[in-house]
Amino acid sequence: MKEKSGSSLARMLSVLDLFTEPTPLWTAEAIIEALQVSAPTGYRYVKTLVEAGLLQRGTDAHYHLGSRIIVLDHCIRMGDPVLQQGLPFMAELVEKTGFECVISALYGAQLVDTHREYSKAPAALSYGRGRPRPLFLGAAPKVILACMGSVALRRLFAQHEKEIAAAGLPTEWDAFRRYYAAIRKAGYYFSDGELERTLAAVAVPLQKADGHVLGALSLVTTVSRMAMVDRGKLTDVVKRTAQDIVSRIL
Amino acid sequence: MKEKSGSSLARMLSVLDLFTEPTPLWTAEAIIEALQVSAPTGYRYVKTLVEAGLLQRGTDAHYHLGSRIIVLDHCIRMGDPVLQQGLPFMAELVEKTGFECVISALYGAQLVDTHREYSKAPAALSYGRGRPRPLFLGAAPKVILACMGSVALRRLFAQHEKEIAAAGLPTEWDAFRRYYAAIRKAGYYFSDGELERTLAAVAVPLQKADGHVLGALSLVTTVSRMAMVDRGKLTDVVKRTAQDIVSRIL
DNA sequence: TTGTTTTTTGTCAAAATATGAGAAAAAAAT
DNA sequence: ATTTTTTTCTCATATTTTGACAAAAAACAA
Repeated sequence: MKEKSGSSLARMLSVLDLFTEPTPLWTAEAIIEALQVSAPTGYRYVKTLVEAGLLQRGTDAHYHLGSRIIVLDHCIRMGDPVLQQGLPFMAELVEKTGFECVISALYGAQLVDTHREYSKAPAALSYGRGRPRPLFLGAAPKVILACMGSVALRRLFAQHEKEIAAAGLPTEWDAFRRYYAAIRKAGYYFSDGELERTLAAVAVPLQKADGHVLGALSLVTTVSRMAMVDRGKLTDVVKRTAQDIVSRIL
Repeated sequence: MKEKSGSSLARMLSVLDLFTEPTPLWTAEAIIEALQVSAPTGYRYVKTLVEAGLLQRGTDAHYHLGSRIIVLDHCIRMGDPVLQQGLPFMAELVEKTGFECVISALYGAQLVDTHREYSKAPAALSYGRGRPRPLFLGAAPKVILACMGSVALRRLFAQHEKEIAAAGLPTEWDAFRRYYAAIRKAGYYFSDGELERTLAAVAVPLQKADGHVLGALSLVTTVSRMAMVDRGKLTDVVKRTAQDIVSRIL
């Protein structure tokens, strides 16, 4: 974290990198120390970010992420057609199945859940909206990657060698490709304790007619509850819901 | 929107101002036009913001807000002790009352709902997490302002003359102060169709022992449903829940 | 209150780098 | 394949950022 950014702009934005879940509070002094800039510069950065609403001064000279981010997140939610159309369907799925329903999407090279609809008996998912998820573990990323073009997939393959190996996926491109091709053909993926040992999920892609994949729709529950259900029927319901959602988009 | 920011940093961040709910999609060209900068500069701003994850390139050369914002929002939610402690209590309140439960907080001079716990029969609230709310209308902001120190309140009074008048509040400082003092003394505020004609709410402050106000806890429902309940009992329940929540903080 | 320390903001010259014009490259579109 | 558009590159110039130092403001102590 000590690279000279070269660009002032990027250096200032790198202040935001400091604010993470384990360390959400930073003093001006600590920021200055972390960025290795002089005091006036550090204070200028902070001031600029505060003026933009991205940072905010809390009690006792500690800064934290600002309300602007909440507002921007709201803007994302309101502008995302998948969420706009999908929300009621998700609630319906939860109602019908008693499981939790999740929509996930690939943002850049990052997979995040964009909404979770909880059931009455939540399966205590530790991942939630906004928490970055592994790219190669779990049902949602698998169906999404499976529907990507092979150029894009190849790029991911090249950039994430280690994670792929760690996830136990094929480390040869050809086998890797075929692994995902099979998922694509099936049109769904069923994971059993893959991302978290106690949880199981079925995911299907949210795919437009032109093949472009918008995200994934998943139902999640505990491994034991999942063991009771008719997977074929469950998959059908999820698939049909995904159809309903995408058909309303655009 | 054409002020010369003076600072490159601020000017670059002003790109984010463009991305609002009605206009969530911007082309590079439009950004360049809006900021009145040269093409290379515009592309540089966008590139920097994309690299920071704040912006993202969508289909057909349109940019939109990036996933980083979702992640940062997640960070805020996880770091907010009010939410961390309050969520289960909110669910319980919804369960008990059938109404919707909201936690709101003042961020800078902006009031936003930080969480909404929906009931089975949602009252169709148009405000939601992240949507900025009026400062002088509605139950939540009123109890929050009522608990602020008089210096801070006076500053708000000076800065929002028009809104205050528009909301029908006293335009004299002394009367204004007394209006909020009364709310503070009552320890709750009941609003009936104040923010939205069909909705009613009761809000209580989330106030720490030292008097510092962390936000507001509200129950919201339709005016007609609210007409049926015993306000005294309802207020007691909300007050007690607020106590429970703040007592767990720090 | 007053004095003392710490935090934050000015001032300013030197240095860095952001900027725009124009060209070139890469993508899209035809 | 060719045209058009979008995006990046190069580079000289000038604007800004930067840090040392100083001054002011705020927090803290007595």
